[in-house]
Amino acid sequence: MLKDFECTQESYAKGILREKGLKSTAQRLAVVHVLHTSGKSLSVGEIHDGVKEMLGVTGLATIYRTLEVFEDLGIVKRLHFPDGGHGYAFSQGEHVHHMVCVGCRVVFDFPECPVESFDYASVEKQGFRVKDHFIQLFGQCGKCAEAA
Amino acid sequence: MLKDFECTQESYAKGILREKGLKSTAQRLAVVHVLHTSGKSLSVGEIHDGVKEMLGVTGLATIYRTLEVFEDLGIVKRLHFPDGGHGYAFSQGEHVHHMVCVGCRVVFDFPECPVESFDYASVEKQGFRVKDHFIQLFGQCGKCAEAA
DNA sequence: ACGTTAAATGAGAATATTTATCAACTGAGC
DNA sequence: GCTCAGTTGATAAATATTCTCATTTAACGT
Repeated sequence: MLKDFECTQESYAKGILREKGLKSTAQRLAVVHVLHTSGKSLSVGEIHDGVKEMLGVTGLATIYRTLEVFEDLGIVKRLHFPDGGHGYAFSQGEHVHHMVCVGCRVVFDFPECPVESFDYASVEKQGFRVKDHFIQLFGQCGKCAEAA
Repeated sequence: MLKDFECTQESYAKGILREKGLKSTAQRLAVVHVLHTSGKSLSVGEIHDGVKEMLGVTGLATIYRTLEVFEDLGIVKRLHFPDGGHGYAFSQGEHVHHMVCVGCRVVFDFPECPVESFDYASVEKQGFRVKDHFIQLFGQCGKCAEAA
């Protein structure tokens, strides 16, 4: 099942799911496929539509549940937009940041971490201990730059 | 009106509002006061409660509208949490990043920008032009560290 | 102070988004 | 193939957010 869509990214997801004792269902693999092939950040509704196109009837709740699981596993990242909306993007690997085109929401990976070598002294002086961070870059991709 | 709560932060907000031809209403100043005095990131509901405590009856829609205006003006920042929730924090000045305690949601300002001197070559090579960024640090404040 | 006017508010309906429930179904290992 | 825990679909329920419009009010000029 889903043989036609088999690819590195789905194997990657399968591996992580198995590792955690979770099932590789058609719905979950379809979410990976939709997100990865789009190369963009998609809304829950868009993901739902994409999955339905692949599998036929699919419950919306399943999409929400899958995205939650995948976020915990680091397979997808939730991205936030300046307009207040949010979406999900495929994300292979734990510590990758993303850059999103505000025009078409295309996502580029950003493996180097800008804060890795950053000195937190100014906040840690106040008794704070930094444990994690969220970074997202906004910009314009080549295509959207031309169109404008 | 609201004389008792007059403070630097409210004058700051008033100034920006006047500059833009917007009104300094009791509701708007109350939002500033609630957010600033709490020193934390608050949910829309918490802000609504705080404002009602100050002014009595206040429409929830007004809180949403105020937060939208304030975000555009840079008076508040919308923060996102690992659990998927979000909140708003007072933010004086355009380019300030924030660090949030995941325990109590206390917010510390973080004026130095970790990406300011960062080299975007790796993504700009792909035709991308970086225009903005969103950075948020997570951690534990002194109090929450003790409690744990 | 007073009047004028555009901006803002409150109330609640209307939408949109997300979560919860539970019986039926299915992938993974034996 | 059989079994069982994990997963799904359908839909209700709960949350969250936006919209509408009559009424109110801050800001400004006089």
